[in-house]
Amino acid sequence: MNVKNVKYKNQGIHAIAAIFTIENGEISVLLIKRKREPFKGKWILTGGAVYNDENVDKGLKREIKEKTGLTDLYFEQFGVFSEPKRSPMLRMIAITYVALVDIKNANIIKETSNTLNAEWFNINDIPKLGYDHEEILDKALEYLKKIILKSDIVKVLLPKHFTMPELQKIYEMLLNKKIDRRNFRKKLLNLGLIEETNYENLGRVGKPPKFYKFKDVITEKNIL
Amino acid sequence: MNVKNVKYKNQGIHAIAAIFTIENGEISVLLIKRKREPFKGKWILTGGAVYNDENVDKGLKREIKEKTGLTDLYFEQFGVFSEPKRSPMLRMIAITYVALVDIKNANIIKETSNTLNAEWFNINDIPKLGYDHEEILDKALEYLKKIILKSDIVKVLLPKHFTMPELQKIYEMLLNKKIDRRNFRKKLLNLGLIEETNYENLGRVGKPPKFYKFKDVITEKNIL
DNA sequence: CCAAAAGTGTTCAGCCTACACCCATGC
DNA sequence: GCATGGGTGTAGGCTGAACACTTTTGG
Repeated sequence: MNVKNVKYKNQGIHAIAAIFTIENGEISVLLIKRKREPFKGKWILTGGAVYNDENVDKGLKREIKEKTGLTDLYFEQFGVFSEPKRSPMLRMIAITYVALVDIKNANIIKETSNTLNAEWFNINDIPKLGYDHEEILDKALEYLKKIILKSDIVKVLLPKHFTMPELQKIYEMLLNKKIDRRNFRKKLLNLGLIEETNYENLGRVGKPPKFYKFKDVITEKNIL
Repeated sequence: MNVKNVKYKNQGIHAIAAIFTIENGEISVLLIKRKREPFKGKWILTGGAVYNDENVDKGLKREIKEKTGLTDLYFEQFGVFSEPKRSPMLRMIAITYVALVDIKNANIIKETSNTLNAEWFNINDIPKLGYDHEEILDKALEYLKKIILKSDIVKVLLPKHFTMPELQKIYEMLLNKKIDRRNFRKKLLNLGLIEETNYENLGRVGKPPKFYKFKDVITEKNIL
C-alpha cells in the first residue's frame, strides 16, 4: 500500500545517536563527515534513516555499524526532533539516542559509501554540525548527566574489574565536577549496582585498591 | 523530492495521546472508535498521522481537535513505539503523549469523518484496543504517575482556586494510594508550585478550608 | 452540642554533604 | 623511611513517613 495523501507522503525516520566515550580523561563524541548533499562535507552525529522492517533501535544499530563499524555499545533513547524544516528536502523526524562506547573497543571505520570521515571530538571543541545536530548534542549531554546515576550505563567504559577511583574519575568527567571520595564510595555501594570482587592487581604505587564489578543481575530496585 | 529507496518509502508518523481526566472521582481515558480499516469499529487512543508541515506536537493538537473537539489540554511526550508491524499496511511510527483535560471543559465531539464515537472509559474498565494502544496506554499511566510530582500538570484538573483536600484527592486518584494530609500539605507547599490566596468560600459543612492557586511563574527550580 | 471537615507539629530513619587521618605498597 | 594513592567514620541539614488532637463551621 502506498501513501496517497500528499499531506503525509514522503516522511521518514532518522535514528540518531550522540556516541560518547572517554579518551585521555576527557569526554569525546563521535562525529561523521557527510559525503553527499544535504550538508555535504559537514560533520554530523551518527545515524540515518530507519528501514521499513526495523524498529528504531534496530535501525540505529545498523546505521552505527554501517557508518562507524561500532557494534558493541550501550544506548538509550531520549527524545524526538520533528521541526518540519530540520532536514532540507525530505521531511525527516529524528528519534535521538545517547550511546556510550569504550574507546579501547572503538575501532572506527573512517570512510564508507556514505561518509568521508569519522572522528572523536572533545565535547569542548565541536565543529559546526549539519542538520539540527548541535541542538541534539546539547540535549544528549544534558540527558546523559541526568541518567548516569540511575543506570549502569557507565559499565561499557570500564574493564570487568575496576577500582573505586577509576569509577569515580568517569563520573567526575561526565558530570564535570569533583566528588568527595568517601561520599562517592558510600553512594555507589548503596546504589547496589556494583559488588566487591577478590580480583587483585599489585605492582602499582600506593596502597592496593579493592576491585569491583557490576552485578550481573540488576534488580528492579537498582535501576530506578 | 520523493523517496526512491524502497527500504524507507511510505513511512509515517502517528502522534498519539492517552488523554486522561478525572470524573466522579475516578481516572478516565478518552477513546475513539474507528470508522475505517484497519481496526474498523475498534476503540483506540486519540491521534493520527502528522502532516509534513507540522512538528509532532502540532500534529497531535490538530488530530485531537479534529477527532474530539478538545482544544485546551496539557500534554507531554513520553515515548516512541516503532515495531514494524505495529500498524498493519502502512509502516507507522508512534510518538506518544500523556494529556490531561478538565472534564468540565470537555465537550466531546462524538462522530467525525474518521470516527464513529468518542467516550471516556474508566481506566479499570478498558475495552480491547486497536493497534498497540493497550501497551501505549499502560506506559502512559506509568509515565503520568512518574511526572505528576515534578510538574504542574494537574493544574488543568482544578479550578483557579482550590483547597488542599481537593488537590490531594487528585493526587490520590492518580497515584492510586492514600496520602497523609499533613505530609501532603508540607510537600506541596515545599515544592513551590502553589501559593495561598485570600479567596474564600463558606457555606459548606466543617471548618472552612484555605484556598490555593498555582503560581503564574514557574521557576526553573520548581519543575525539576 | 454534635457532626463534619480542615488545620497543625514532632519524631525517626535514610540520604547528602563536608571534612581529616590512617594504611599498604613501591622504591 | 618516605612518597604515593587508597581506605575509612562522623556530624549536621534535608526529606519522607508515621502518627492524634484541635479548630471552625453548619445544622
